[in-house]
Amino acid sequence: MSETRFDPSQADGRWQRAWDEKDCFRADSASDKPKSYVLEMFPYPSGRIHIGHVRNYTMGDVLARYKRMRGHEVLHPMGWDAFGMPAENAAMEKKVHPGEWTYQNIDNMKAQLKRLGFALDWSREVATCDPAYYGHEQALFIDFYESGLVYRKESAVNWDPVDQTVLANEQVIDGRGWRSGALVEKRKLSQWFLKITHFAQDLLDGLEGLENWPEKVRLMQENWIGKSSGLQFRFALSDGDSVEVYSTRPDTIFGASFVAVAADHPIAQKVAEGNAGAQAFIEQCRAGGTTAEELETAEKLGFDTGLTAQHPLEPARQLPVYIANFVLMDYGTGAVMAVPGHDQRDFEFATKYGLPIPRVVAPTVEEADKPFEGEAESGDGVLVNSGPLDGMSVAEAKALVIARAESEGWGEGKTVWRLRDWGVSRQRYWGTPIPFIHCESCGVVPVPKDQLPVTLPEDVDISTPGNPLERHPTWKHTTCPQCGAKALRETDTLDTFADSSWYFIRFASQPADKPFDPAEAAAWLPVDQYIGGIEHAILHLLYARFWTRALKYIGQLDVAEPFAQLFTQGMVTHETYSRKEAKSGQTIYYNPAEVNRTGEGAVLKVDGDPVDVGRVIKMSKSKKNVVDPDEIIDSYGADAVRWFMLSDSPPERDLPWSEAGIEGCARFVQRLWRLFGQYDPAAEGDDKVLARKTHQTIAAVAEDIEALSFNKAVARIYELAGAVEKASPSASRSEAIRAILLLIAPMMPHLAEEGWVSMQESGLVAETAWPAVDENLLVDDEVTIAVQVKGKLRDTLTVAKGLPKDELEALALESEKVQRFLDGADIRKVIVVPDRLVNIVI
RNA sequence: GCGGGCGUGGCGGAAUGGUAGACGCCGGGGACUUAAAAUCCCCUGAGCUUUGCUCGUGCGGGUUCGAGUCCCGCCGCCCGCACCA
Repeated sequence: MSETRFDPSQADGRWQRAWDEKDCFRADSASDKPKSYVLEMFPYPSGRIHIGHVRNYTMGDVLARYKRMRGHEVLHPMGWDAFGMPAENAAMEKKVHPGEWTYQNIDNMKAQLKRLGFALDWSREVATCDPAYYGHEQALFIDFYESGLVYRKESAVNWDPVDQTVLANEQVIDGRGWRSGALVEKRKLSQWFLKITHFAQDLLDGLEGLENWPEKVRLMQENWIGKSSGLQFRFALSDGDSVEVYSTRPDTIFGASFVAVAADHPIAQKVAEGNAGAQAFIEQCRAGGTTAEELETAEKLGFDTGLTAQHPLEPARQLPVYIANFVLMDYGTGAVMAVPGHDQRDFEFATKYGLPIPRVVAPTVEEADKPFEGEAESGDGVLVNSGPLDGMSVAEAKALVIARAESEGWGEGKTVWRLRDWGVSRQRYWGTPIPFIHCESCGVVPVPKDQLPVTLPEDVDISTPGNPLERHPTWKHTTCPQCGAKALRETDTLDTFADSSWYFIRFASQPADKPFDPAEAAAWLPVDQYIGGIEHAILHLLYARFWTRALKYIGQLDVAEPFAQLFTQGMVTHETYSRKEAKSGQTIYYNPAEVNRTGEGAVLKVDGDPVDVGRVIKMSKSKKNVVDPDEIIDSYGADAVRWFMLSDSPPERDLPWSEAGIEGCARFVQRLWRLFGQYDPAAEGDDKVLARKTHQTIAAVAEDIEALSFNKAVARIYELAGAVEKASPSASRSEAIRAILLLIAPMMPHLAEEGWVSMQESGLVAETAWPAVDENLLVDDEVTIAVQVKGKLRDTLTVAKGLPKDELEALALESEKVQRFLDGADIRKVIVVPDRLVNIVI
């Protein structure tokens, strides 16, 4: 019996070293065991891990360790998404080289991760900024190019004139650069693109098979891909020209009352040439805000071009042509046929400009002239006021109009996608150089594979805006691999999403001379369980799905989908503590460490005066409601922190951090330690009830872990621990204690190892099997059944399991409590559910 | 606006249509101690006329012997997308 306390400050490190020395977590690709690939989204090396990482990686670690105990060969790797803007920003601010800054951060974060005792195969660690990684990415990019999946195109980009750089859409806030605050311009630049649209249909179809992805994520991807089908057709214009429009509702063609084109449409441009009014209107459209609220409240505005369009099915009808602010140039053809009766935007526009709003779809034929009730009706119905289409369903009419347009040659059925090709050019330094050379005579030429990697220059000037590669004195000057003439390197680097689109493949197989070995990679892939934040629901996951398809397309990897199972975990949240400054009116936030919680409220430690306790929100630096992983590990040890991450909240929901909660976890660590001290291998005697509970718990915890329902597994372990503490010594009790140790091993591995030693067991728990379940002990031989009168609980009975219905009924009727409620009334019916309940209806 | 999700004690949350509130946290009471910490035990949804009864899972209806769970209609919160023709 040990009276000492479990001391994580010395035990944690000792076991981490023991695992390292035995190389416990190295994955063997050649193993015969069933393979499990457990992966958490790799972090950006910002410098410090945050509590969200701890939660994410703890979940993955529990699964990885559990799978190992179940006899699987587990691949559980870690690496660094190490390219990107923050390194350049840091370089500008702190005058350090982005590479130096990044590798320093990696060192820090790796040390932090090690302290948590994760069962990671560090031998496969990759950093995407390592030429040994991005060189292979360059090779793949060239392969894609040669297979027609990469192309260059003039494209409008968000250009920040102050920072002299291209900004991603999400870096443009209210039309201004997020960093410089300068008004962002649209510029035409020659950009590199990956042809993701080539796989649009396949990416959409593939979602069907991803049953183990959250429905939410699949829907978001489906919406992002945005397939629609309709009719593309032409209107002849009064100036002899024509305008091409796209509609998903060609059935409503007889309800068209005008044609609208985008401000950037060539027709609008042409009209504006000799027309100051049109010119002004177009300017106004461009200046329009881009924020959600502005778009929502934006009034539909138009400019009448004076042109008219001839209706293709009623040549006598001429429709006015407007430039309209609600038509987007980059969707469909940038021009629409407007059907106000059955499209809300057209309805608003027509109402404003007094245009006709004909009804061409009605609930029934009889309601052909039913008035609209203040809004368009976009639902299903039957065609009316539409000549040859009258009486048809929407679907029939659609098909007929498309068929007629095609046979008469004025239009054709067309599928339109919202998904665009992936623009990967970035005018940045800290990214993968795009491995191409521009030669005056040969054009764009890929760098020969034997000259890869194209590495970044070390001596680089980050201090001023613009692309450092572009202005580097020598780097871009080279010779053409084809003709040997002087030529220039491409100075764009790849979007960092490219780096994260295949890292999981490199983890699975990392030969030096090529990106991966197809057979070895395919042996591990797809990732069995991928865990990460919902914020990557669309882009990262879509790009990785694309990259996998592209590799299959060029014959390099025979894997259909990269991630078989996806789990998106919730955030770690915390209360905020603040005070409003009387003088300035500013709100000052305080870190949890500066505050003492006092039951109802909270006070500041330094002055003892109260602070306002705000709502529980995502941890953020600006609200100071952050906790530092290192500090809490120092205070409570890795296992208590890990246990907290798994307790209470379902993993997909937010987890509120609390001081009281982590203290409870630390207490439980010690409670288990005392329990392990009571293990007595020589104890004798059966405790049937406890043995049942033990085996039921083993089975249930296994199920919970496999379903990632860690909070339920935790609750069950608490329950079993409570039962063991109450039980008298017996062989069953010792068995239960040993089982608890193995059940918590994936969650609190250091405590488990330490307990294992105290039990005088040999070897490492990390290399021990999950406890076996005795199936015979899973079912109880007694059950407690509810006895209800008219559906209300009146008594419970403990009876032998499987007692026949009539006996149960008889027992229930004998109950004194039941008799009291029956009070001599007639029994109308008795419902008996064996092993569950008896309900007496009077 | 469209799409999705969620509403259960003071808090985080359990609950194949079958005993609502498991488990944890907070709180209260007690034991041990000179005292404290640690530990252990008990209580802890609300109300009441307290051997027990009534009410109770956002609100209002419904289906059912029986509803947190299923159906219909509301209300509130959260997330995603958005003039996508």
